[in-house]
Amino acid sequence: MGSRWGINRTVGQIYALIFVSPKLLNADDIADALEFSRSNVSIGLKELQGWRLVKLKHLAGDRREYFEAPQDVWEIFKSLAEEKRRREVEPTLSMLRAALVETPGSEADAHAQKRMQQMHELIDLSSTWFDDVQRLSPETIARLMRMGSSVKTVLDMTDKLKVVTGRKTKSN
Amino acid sequence: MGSRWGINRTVGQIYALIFVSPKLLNADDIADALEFSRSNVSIGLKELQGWRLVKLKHLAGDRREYFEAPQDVWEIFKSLAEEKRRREVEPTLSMLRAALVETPGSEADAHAQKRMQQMHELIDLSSTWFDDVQRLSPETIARLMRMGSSVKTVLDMTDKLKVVTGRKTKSN
DNA sequence: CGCAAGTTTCACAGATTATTGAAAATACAA
DNA sequence: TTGTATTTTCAATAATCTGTGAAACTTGCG
Repeated sequence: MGSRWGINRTVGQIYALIFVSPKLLNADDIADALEFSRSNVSIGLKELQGWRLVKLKHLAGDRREYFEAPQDVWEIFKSLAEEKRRREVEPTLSMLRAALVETPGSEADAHAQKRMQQMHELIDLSSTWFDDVQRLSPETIARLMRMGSSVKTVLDMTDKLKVVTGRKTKSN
Repeated sequence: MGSRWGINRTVGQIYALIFVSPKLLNADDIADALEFSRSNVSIGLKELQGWRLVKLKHLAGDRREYFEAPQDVWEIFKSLAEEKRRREVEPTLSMLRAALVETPGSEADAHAQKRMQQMHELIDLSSTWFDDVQRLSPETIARLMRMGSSVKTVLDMTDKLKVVTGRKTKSN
């Protein structure tokens, strides 16, 4: 599963193990359980820390490092999304922006810029939106999601209210 | 950029070219422009068709196959998301479900199931939600996105209305 | 300080994946 | 049908990515 999230198979297995394990694990536990070399586990754990998917804990009277996954799955989802944004989305946006400030040398260039502009808008809007939504409480998000496409009804309703009270909507 | 979307570099380059190109392209144009072998281009185009990211067109009086990208970037985003769901998300959910019907053989197994259950819920909710939202018009989606975290205010507002009118909310 | 438990780095071997050219298949027009 | 333009397949090769063990490094303790 993880292989499509920029995380390789080994790292995915390590994470899965930590995720389902009822207790804290140290690197040797993991190497043992999955029959990976100790160094492989070390690299994998480093990477998971880079993605902020595991938390490092120290146990009293034990020098080894123990790992656990956040208890809240939303937390996990957010970390993943945030890191993905930082590592992939932002660089993509920067590249697009760089291409957009160039002076087009031809009709074809101008067209390419128009297309890249559209793509930039879409990605930028999505990522800003995600950022915003992330700040809502898990309950609000869950509620929003369970509403599904009926949000539209709510939006329409509020529009009518705004018309009645004479307020102008920010979004149109 | 595409390398993290389950699409390899070559395929990404081919797509980018088609995406920015002002005119329809045939396989030879692409092989020429990117200096890939003709067969490599053929494989790449096949894959892009599999993702429904390119449209095949025939030009009158020309036997060759021409390709173009959908004009609407939302369209592109949707195809990508839909295919990703079909190929990766659904199989993941099935595996999780399969693991959840097993009878746990130990405390640890029971705990693992609890964790997998949480993960299943999250993924299932997200993907159902995405499905729903996808059916909204691009304008509604864009509007929703531009609202960002202020949707919460709208939700709260409608809650109040429902309390006043005595209706029960589906979401709580 | 020196030792030992623990962690990380790194060059290499092995595995996987991508790319190619040539040959085969397909589609169409005469 | 045959001939030709085009696309696809396939087996070999090239490039890339992964995993390992040994050695180097760090850290905390006596």
